[in-house]
Order: sequence, then C-alpha cells, then structure tokens
Amino acid sequence: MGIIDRKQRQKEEVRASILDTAWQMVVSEGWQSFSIRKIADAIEYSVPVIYSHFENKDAILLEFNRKGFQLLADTLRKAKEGTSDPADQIRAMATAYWNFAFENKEYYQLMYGLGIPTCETVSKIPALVDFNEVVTSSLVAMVAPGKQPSFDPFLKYQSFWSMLHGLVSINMSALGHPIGQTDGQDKKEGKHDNLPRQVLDDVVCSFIRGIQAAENNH
Amino acid sequence: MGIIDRKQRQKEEVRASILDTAWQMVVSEGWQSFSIRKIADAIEYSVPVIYSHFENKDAILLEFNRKGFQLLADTLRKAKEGTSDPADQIRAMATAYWNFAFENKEYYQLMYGLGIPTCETVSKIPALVDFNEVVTSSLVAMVAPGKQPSFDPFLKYQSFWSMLHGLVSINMSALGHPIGQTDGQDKKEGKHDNLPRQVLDDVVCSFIRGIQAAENNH
DNA sequence: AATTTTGCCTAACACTGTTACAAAATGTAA
DNA sequence: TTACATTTTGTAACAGTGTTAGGCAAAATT
Repeated sequence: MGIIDRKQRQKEEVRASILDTAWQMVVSEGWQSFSIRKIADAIEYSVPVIYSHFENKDAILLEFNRKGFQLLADTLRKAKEGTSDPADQIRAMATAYWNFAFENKEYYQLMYGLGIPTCETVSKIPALVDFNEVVTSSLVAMVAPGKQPSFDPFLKYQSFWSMLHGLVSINMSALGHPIGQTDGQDKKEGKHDNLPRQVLDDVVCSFIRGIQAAENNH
Repeated sequence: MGIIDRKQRQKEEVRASILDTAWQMVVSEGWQSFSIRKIADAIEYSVPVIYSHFENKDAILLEFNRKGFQLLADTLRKAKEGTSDPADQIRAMATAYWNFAFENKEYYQLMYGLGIPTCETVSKIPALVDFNEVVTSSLVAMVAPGKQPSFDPFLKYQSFWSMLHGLVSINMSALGHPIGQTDGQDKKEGKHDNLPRQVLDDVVCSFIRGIQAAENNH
C-alpha cells in the first residue's frame, strides 16, 4: 500500500512549501507582510489547506521560533569548538551571537520581538535548553572546581545572555544610532565607526574579568 | 471671539480623552486590544473624529512612546538626585530603570517591543536626548578629568543601556524563567528567588568596576 | 458500480486601519 | 429671524486580516 505513503509524502511537501514560501516572503518583504492569505496565494492553494497543516498563524511562527533558537544554539556550539580555553569560548560565542543576529535579522526579530513569549511558548522551544547548556558549560569551566562557592552558573548565564541581547536589540533598532545625526555630517572622523562592535568587546571583556577577578579574590 | 477659544478647548478635550481612554484600555487589556474602533466606541465618537486628531494609528503610538521615554528620563533624573557619588548614581539609575520597566510594562513594551523603531521615529522622541544626557553625565563624572584619554562616554552609555535593556527584556518575557520548571517543584529552596535582581546587581557591579579598574591602570 | 472517505475550495464571519462623501450642527451675515 | 457658509460629525464603503462552516468533486474502498 504505497498509496497512503505517497499521500503522506505529498502532505509533507505541502507543509514544507508553506514554510519555505512563508520564510521567503518574510525575508524579502519583512514580517509585516506575513499573512496566511498571501501564503495561500503563493503556494497556489486555498486558505483552509494551510489550516490543515497548522492550527493557526502562531503555530507557524512557533515553527520558525524553534528553528531560530536551534540555529542559534548550533551556531554557538560551532563557534566555541575552535578553542578549549573557556574565556576564549565565551568571547567566540559572543561574536557568534552578534553575527547570527545581524545575519538572520528576521529570525532574531521573531525570536525576541514579535509578541512577548509566554511560558507555554517557551516550553515548546526545546532548543532553549541547548542554548542554555552550550553557554553554561563554558561558564562553569571558567571557575576552578571548589573555588568560588558562591558562583552561580545560571546567574552568569543570564547576565551573559542579557548583555548580548540588549546590545543586539538596541543596535538592530534605530535606538542605538547617535542622536541628532540625521545625515552624516562628519563621516570622515570615524571615532564611532563600528561602535557597536567596540561596545560588544567592552561589555564581554568586563564580563569575563568579573568572573576572573572573583577567582583571585578567594 | 471666545468661540474659537472654546472650540480649541473642546478639541483638546477630545484629544485628551482619546489618549486617556486608549491608555486605559491598553493597561487593562494589553496592547493586542489597542484599536481605533474600540477607542472610538469608548469615547462615544465616530472613527473619523480620531483621524482628525491623529494622522494614523502610529501617531497615537508615537505619542505614548514620547511619554514613555520622557517618564523614563525623569525617573532616572530623580533617582540620581539622592547622591553625588557617580558610582552610586549609576547604581541608583540601574535599579530605577528596572523598577520603571516593571511598574510600567505597557510603556516598556511599546518603547522597545511593538515595531522596530526607525530613524524617523527616533528623531521624533526628544526625550531620548534627555535620557542620554542623564546617564552620560554620571558616566563622565566617574573618570577624573585628564585620566583615561581613551574613555568614550557614548560607548559606556551604550553598554549601560544595553545591559539594562537586555536584562529587562529577557526577564519581562518568559525567556528568563528557569527552563523546564513548569510547576514549582522545589519552591522552598529559593536559591533563585529574586534572581533577576541578583543578575542586575551582578551586571551593574562589574560594569562600574570595569570603569574604575581602567582608572587605576593608567 | 455504488458508497464511503478524503481533499479542497467557495464563501462567509468578525475583525482591523483608513477614507470618501453626505448629513447635521454650528457660526456668520442680512 | 432667516439665508447662507463653514465646520463638525456620522454612515458606509474599501481593502485588508485570521478563522471556520458547508458543500462539491475526486479518489479510494467495498
């Protein structure tokens, strides 16, 4: 009975084409033009077909959310493979995080921007655990075992994540741009050329020093 | 001719009632139920009346955006009035920022969440300059004049802001909650009770130390 | 060949922001 | 007070959105 097999395959194909087409539209036209009807038009099916694959619009967004966090976790994992020094791993992950955000703006905007994620949503994104583990493992590797009994990996994990997200979030919007400089009146000076990266380095540097300093004081 | 005077006053009243009613609805029902038609219903006018006061929906949002940033800047200004020590001022502003965000979730969600602010939007929020100045003035006061020639107040301002926003942003969503703990299986332990505040202290502390350490190394 | 099941589409419902146009209310002038 | 002009307001439409009920036709089963 290869018939139900073929049907299964065809159904999968439609589902994939929904996601592919939707993503393509988001990348080329932004989230504001993410619409069930437009997707239906593009895949040349009627609207209810989409609802036979996804419960509602949010379910499609959730799918992309999962992919996004999975991609982020994988990216960080790969980034820290280069070295075995925990501090270097932290630095590598920081720049990888930054690059991921700006190379996948659509993902990042979905993951943090569109709609405040609820507890239920978060529980449906297993890759968040991966993300947590990848970061935390480097953090615990930074402190010698036994020393720093007050060291809280989860706290440091949240600090690290918050720093990075804050940096990205503000720089991805126009809020991070210097104020009042509508046109580049003194572009040549360049003290603030590539400022965001400097801020990133600055913040990551003091984060790492914060952990190492506590190491020496105990 | 007090007639046009009275008309002016009445028009202002309607405008105010639009904003008041809209805000009331947002606070009680969230941003998802922010609708021109609902506002029109609530103020007992027809829809086009609203469009005679605001160009479109975004114009109303912009109004709240301005108020939000003005409120934030004022809050920080008041918070640092307590002390004259720059480091204490930074600390005070950090906690004030945190409190502002969670006491005015609707404002904060609008200011950073709903729609990525563009350059044009940012230029229409004058309070951003105030915010910048309030924070920066304490930052420059931290370093003795002459020392630290490489000290960049704008960079540190961005670091500070990013840290705070990242912290707030992640903790205001469900992303900041410990993973997998759907129900409070071990609530009594309490190592992570009030963790967000600890993270805030941790991050602010290392930020200040980062500036002070550079002071001593030059 | 008749019947059941499946897949699919049309059309509707209830919303949204926005606007053209007509009606009503108001002000001004004779 | 009446006639005209102006401003203010409401109705109703247009073009979208997410979502779903009902029916039709093709495919699979009996």
